[in-house]
Amino acid sequence: MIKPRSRRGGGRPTIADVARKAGVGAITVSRALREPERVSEELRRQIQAAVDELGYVPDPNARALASARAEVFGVLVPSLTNNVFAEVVRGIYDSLSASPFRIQLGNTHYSGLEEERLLQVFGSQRPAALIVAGIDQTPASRKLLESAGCPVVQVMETGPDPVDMMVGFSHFDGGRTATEHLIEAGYRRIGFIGARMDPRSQRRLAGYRAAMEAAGLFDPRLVTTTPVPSSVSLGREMLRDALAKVPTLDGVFCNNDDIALGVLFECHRASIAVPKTIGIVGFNDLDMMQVAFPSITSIRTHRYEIGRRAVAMALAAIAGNRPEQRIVDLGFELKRRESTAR
Amino acid sequence: MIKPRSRRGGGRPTIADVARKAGVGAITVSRALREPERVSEELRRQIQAAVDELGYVPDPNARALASARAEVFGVLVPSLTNNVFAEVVRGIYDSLSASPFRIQLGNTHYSGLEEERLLQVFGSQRPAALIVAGIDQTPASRKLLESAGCPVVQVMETGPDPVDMMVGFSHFDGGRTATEHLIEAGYRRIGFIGARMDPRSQRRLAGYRAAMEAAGLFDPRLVTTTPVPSSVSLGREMLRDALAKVPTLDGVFCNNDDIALGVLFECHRASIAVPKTIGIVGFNDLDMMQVAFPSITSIRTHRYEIGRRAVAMALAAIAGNRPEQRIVDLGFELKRRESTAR
DNA sequence: CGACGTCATGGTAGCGCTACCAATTGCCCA
DNA sequence: TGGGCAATTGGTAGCGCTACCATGACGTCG
Repeated sequence: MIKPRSRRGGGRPTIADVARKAGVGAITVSRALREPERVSEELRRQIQAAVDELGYVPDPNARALASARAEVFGVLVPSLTNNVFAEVVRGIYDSLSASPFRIQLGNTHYSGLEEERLLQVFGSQRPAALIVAGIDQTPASRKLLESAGCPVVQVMETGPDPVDMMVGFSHFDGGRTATEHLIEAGYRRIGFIGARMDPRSQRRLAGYRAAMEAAGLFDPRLVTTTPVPSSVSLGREMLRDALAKVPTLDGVFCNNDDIALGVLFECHRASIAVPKTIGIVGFNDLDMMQVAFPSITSIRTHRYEIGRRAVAMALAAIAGNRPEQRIVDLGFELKRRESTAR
Repeated sequence: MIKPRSRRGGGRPTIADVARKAGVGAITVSRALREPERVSEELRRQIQAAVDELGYVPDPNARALASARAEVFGVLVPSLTNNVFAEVVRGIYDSLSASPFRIQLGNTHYSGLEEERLLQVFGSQRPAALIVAGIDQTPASRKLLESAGCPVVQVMETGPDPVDMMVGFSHFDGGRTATEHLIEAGYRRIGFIGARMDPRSQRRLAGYRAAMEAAGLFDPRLVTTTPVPSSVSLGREMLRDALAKVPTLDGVFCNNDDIALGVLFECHRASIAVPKTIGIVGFNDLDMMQVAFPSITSIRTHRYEIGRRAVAMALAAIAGNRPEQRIVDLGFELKRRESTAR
């Protein structure tokens, strides 16, 4: 009666224990758990009873090793605290909570090198799918993604040449739409204020520039950027900088809503009338934008939906029916509010 | 020359390939990778060369199965988008990025049942450590934590009777301090406004109540709460509700900074002077609090540091030297600002 | 100088599970 | 009535790695 099993395993029940108790083969237990329809109802019940009684939980590591495939979604985002990515991640979590898939979340800190490192780590687990933010992977990262042997979804942006699938929208169009709105509202000396100029912000800036040039209004001195991470306090400082350069500034398109909020507060503080003297447009449309006083015009992006859609596409691909539309553009929406209503 | 290995493995190099190429035993490769000091320098070099040439990456699943221990930290938080938890998680990620440990992040949605389910899932992986938010686990969850067989750190709060270790601060004291500050500043009809009344919010409310009662100012009508998730727009609505109940309200202690910001905006909109007519105190001290106009008094909490400290303690326990101080109180700080300076 | 550690290395036997290939049964159709 | 086929179940052989024990080759010390 010496149980040799006691050596390493923490004594937790294994599939063999369940099989013994249910009076069936181990493989049948395995099947009953993964493909119940292939096991007769009678055995299924016996096995379930044994599972419940023993409190058996399959070991995901053994499972992954034996099947050469882990039930894990690898997710790579550049920031965990930026509300935008937090929402995408939330969408991913919510879509996956009812599935057997676990989530492996990586934070690249906006670094291509860190992204490569994490892709290496994640890849070594043979994940079921990979979801990565952005479309500007380094060549090495791209190669890792292509050879991952699983569905890959690039999120947040759309663009040509996906590794596999894409869900997002055009940041260029977003920037252009925001700027055109300011122009139409009658603003002329419209500045761009942007922090942490990642590739998406660069494209928003390009959209801004296109709109300004089309209207014959572009002036490089209107553009104020910094590589520093974005924050509300930074928005305040940057408006000051922008006004120091161009005192006649009468509008700003902000990189994101944190910056926009900082700009609004600085306007209050400096008694600059919004929208009369300066018009403000943000980006992403956080909840607080419509509550602010005055409420702030912003480009609403569908972040949560991006996360959900990415999972749906990956799941479909795993199930064998890859979506026909490999690039999904979820668009955005201009929310006109008081901050540009002059 | 038939490689039987081609059957399931994706053809990736294994430890046996490395061993063959380096002309040593597989176990020596394993050791060279995990405990380099136990292998002679010469072999170490040969092995490293073989690893580099083959592009060998250890399979974490096989490793976990063989050693009955996964290099994974399980982390459970109630929300991914709430900045407070995002910061804690960021601290955890930053502290672990240089280590071999991966992170398994779970979102409980403030649900005890979901926490149990996730604990079950996480436990089945035999994680190296578990970090969970809060101290109010269900009895079932507590049992799971106690039998996890790894270090456990409860974060965000301190309290008696830790499962294993704790890092946080007293929300009761925070609530009391905030309220006492308002009282000292001369406010009398001080309301409490709180959304999503999770256990931590309940304790802040208890602190508020203690302070108000001690000053002989407590009145149940001053308390406005809702189970709805917190948001800036909710803060606005709740101030309206509170004023409808108690028109003479002259101060509010808000559950958190989002609510406080909503309250501030509503004051602007309704032309209520802050801090003159109403004083406002928030909780957590988000970056925007000091930028707001007027700037908002808040209780600064050390969220990022909580994450870092939790990891440090878990890592120490894993290494065999459990910290003597099993309960670490990181405290908080009252940041006095314009919103209460009357 | 022989017994006894210590160090470096290797072999063996699993960890818990599933892919792959039987084996058995019952049923349908020619 | 026999062959074929689907449905159900099981055995065997790993997946890639490490725990455990064994083996030599050296010193070291009484």
